[in-house]
Amino acid sequence: MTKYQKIAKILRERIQSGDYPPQSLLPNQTDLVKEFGVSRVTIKKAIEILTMEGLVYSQRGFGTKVLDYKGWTPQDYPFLEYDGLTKQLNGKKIDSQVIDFNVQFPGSLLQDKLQLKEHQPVYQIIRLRKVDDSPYVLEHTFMPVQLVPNLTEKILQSSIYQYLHETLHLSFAGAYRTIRADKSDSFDQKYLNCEETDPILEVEQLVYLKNGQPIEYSKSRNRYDTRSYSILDVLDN
Amino acid sequence: MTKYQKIAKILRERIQSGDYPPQSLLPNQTDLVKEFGVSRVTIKKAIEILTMEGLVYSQRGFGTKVLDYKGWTPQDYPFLEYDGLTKQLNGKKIDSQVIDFNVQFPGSLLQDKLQLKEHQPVYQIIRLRKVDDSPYVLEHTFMPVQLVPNLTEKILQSSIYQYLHETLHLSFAGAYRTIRADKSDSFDQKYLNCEETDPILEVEQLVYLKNGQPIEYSKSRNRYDTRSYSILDVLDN
DNA sequence: GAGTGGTCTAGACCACGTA
DNA sequence: ACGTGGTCTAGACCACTCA
Repeated sequence: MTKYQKIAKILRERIQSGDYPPQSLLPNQTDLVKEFGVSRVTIKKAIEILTMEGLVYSQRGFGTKVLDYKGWTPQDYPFLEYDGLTKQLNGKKIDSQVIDFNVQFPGSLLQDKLQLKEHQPVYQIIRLRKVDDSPYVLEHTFMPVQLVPNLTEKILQSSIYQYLHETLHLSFAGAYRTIRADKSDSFDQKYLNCEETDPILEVEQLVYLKNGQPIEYSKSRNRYDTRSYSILDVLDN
Repeated sequence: MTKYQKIAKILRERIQSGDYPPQSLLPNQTDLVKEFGVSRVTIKKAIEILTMEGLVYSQRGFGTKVLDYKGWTPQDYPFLEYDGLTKQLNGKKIDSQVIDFNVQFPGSLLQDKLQLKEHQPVYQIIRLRKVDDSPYVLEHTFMPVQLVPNLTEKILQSSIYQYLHETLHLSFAGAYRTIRADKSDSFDQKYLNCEETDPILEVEQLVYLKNGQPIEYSKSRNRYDTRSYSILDVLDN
């Protein structure tokens, strides 16, 4: 852990404990330099982290104010959603029912999204994921076979992401997502146990590895009343 | 415009023009230092911007790779969505039909969200916004009266955000959003011209000013087939 | 004018990936 | 072993807000 991360952690704790109450100003950066015995750049970087988290806002010539976003930020940040369901809902029981699992050659859409040639096969995976035994999300996933060798149905029943991280030592750089509402189709109704008139929240995502290769293209469908999607949007100027 | 912004702009143009093609490596930071005659910290900050935009990915010991996110990034970034509709869809004709506009005292939910006391009034604004004469989004907005004096129906018919920026010189720090799917109600059906069975995409948002005060709490409802929401999620580590 | 945060420098050392 | 990007320093100057 770097110095600025440690300092950010300390400042975050002071904010959360009410040591630096909402709407108050943080000590100025030169004072923090003295307190922590580091250079000002390091302090600034720590404060930058808190800014990105939406905890403070800095203004030149004025100071750094503690914001009061009560009720919005969950305990952690939703940024890591592609760590997979398993990490998100810990404490709850998660099952995955594999509905379809096969290998195929990519059509033009998948060639484009996953940056593959037509002769490079992809896995197609359809899973129903259950939380505490009730159906939660229907996932339709494509992954390049060359990047994820030896994928088995057994792995699909637990956590793909755990396999990618712990066995293949792959790490993610980020993801693009598109969120939309849709009507439920018969597939949704069958597996998600919903009515014809129930809307669906669909999240389409393309996940990238650190080396820039796309590793997953997927669409996840949730019943409208089981999930929403939260975002913190910080403007930097 | 700062040095690192200028450099980021130049590098971005080189990437977009194909001068630095996808999957290639950027020149290393010391070479860029020589080319631009600045310190390495400045180069690094420029590259950081491109990283946040999803254009490149840097890896210690390896280099900075140009990513290939074709088809996902719109010409600009969706980050500025709270600049309002007017800016988003330029070139198209935008009307706003004011359905309701009044002032009221805030209930406990609004007191909480907008950080107000019960005696500090809020505007309630319900608008139907039309793009090229067809109904687009139904907006239900609350704003503190004290922060937005002299709001008139005439302003509501054009752009609230323009008024906030250009007349009141307020600027935004960021926003929290929650996105969900919902069933349409009779209100949606009447104004958005949709069927009973059509789902709705709802975006709930709380917009903050630079000084940390919440300026707007709103819910926007779109017909499911007229809008989706895209996000770029960059993991930093 | 006093005090704040934002930018920038020149140089150092470190952690990591690749070969 | 080498080259890469990541971190950090000490100090400087600038732009802004507020009284």
